[in-house]
Amino acid sequence: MGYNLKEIPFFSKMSEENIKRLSSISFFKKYHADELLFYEGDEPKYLYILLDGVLRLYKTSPKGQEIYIHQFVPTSMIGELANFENIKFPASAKFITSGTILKIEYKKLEEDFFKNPEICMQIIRSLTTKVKILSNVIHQEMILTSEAKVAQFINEHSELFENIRNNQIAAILNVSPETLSRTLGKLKKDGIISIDKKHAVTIHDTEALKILYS
Amino acid sequence: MGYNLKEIPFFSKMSEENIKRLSSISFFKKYHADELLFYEGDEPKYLYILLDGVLRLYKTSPKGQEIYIHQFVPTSMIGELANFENIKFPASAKFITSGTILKIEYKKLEEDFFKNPEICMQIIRSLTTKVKILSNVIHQEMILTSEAKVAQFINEHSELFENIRNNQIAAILNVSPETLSRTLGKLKKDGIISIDKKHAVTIHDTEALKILYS
DNA sequence: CGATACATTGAACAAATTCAAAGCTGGTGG
DNA sequence: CCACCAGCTTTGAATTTGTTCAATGTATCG
Repeated sequence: MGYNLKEIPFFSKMSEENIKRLSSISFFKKYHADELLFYEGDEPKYLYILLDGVLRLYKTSPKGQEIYIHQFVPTSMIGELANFENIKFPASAKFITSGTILKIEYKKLEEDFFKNPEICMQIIRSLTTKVKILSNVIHQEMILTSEAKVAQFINEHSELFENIRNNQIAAILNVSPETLSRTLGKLKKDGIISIDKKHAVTIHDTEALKILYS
Repeated sequence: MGYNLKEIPFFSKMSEENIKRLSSISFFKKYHADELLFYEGDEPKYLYILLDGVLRLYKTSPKGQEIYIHQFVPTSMIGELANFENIKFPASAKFITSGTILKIEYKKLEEDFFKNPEICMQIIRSLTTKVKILSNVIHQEMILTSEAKVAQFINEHSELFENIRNNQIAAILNVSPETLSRTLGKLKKDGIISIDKKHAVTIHDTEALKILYS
């Protein structure tokens, strides 16, 4: 498969013996773009380590629209909460690109490894990251207006405009393409940004953008 | 003060020696109702253990309104994220009732106790709880409509109506009192619930309520 | 009992989505 | 190479969901 447990940052400090045990309760699996890793409401069975690819976490509204939560990049631990608490997954996850996952049988991991302080620290780190992610989602969705979200996104990820369409940016920001279009229009009209033929953004007034979201 | 570190569930299994060390880097403090424990944007210094009272976590919108996140009851660990990541508090916390907090100097805790598996497990448990809380907040605020929020609240906390005013329930649900009033009115009209003189709710049709939020 | 806070109701307002139509664009096959 | 067309983007209008405002009615607690 080309992957080795020793090379995974989470387990790099692990003893040979533990690596062997870990390899006996886990396996690698490849996924292609658009493939689902798990669906909101699924029962958890594996702890996932994302080794390659981009994985999008999202919820589905009653009307069927995807609500973007986060995109994970390697190396990330995924699914601790649902496994830990033995609750159904509160969100869905699908691959945006092709990718690779290490699937670890959670029950056995729990039996064998939870006394291992190194593993505990990794789990703490991963949980901390999640709390931060969710805390940010709450801030963005409950505190910021659409304009504020767009302004923040431009300041923090302006380079992405060259690579992805407004379409996808709107999905990431959880606003409609129309709202994004109108907001970008307004920012251009106000001389705060401009967008060239290649869809690259130039920021003329970083401070003005910052004011919009702080 | 009437409090003893040994009696705090988080530390009940700790050795005498560690308890002594812990007591040297921590102290108890009483708070009265409405007092702030920390404010959004504050730099963290202490890890907090809520021993008594009800503590409300909330964010403040640009327009100055409080957005309810959660209410903690004893015994809860509070502030791990901000301390761990050394970031400013992403929300504010104030006491709803009077209460007591154990304040632990975080830096020293980190030095001394992070190798202690028992402490690690407590931190993991606390972080897991937080992820669940935030995950629920996201579900409630981004997925559910006002009606759905009210329906869920009634099914899960109908007993609270006898004790607190619609006013406060609206604040907990992050809806305006007017919206709550109108929604309750609708549910009464539809014969799903009724509310008596004592402000106690009777549910006539649990299933109808459930459908509204699932 | 009376003042003050809380609840209810209707109307106006706000923010963003949805719908619809028209204008662009950029990747593909000829 | 370029013409085409499906999929974006843009724009305006209508709609939706809930808040805010205002007025009136009703509890509640010294």
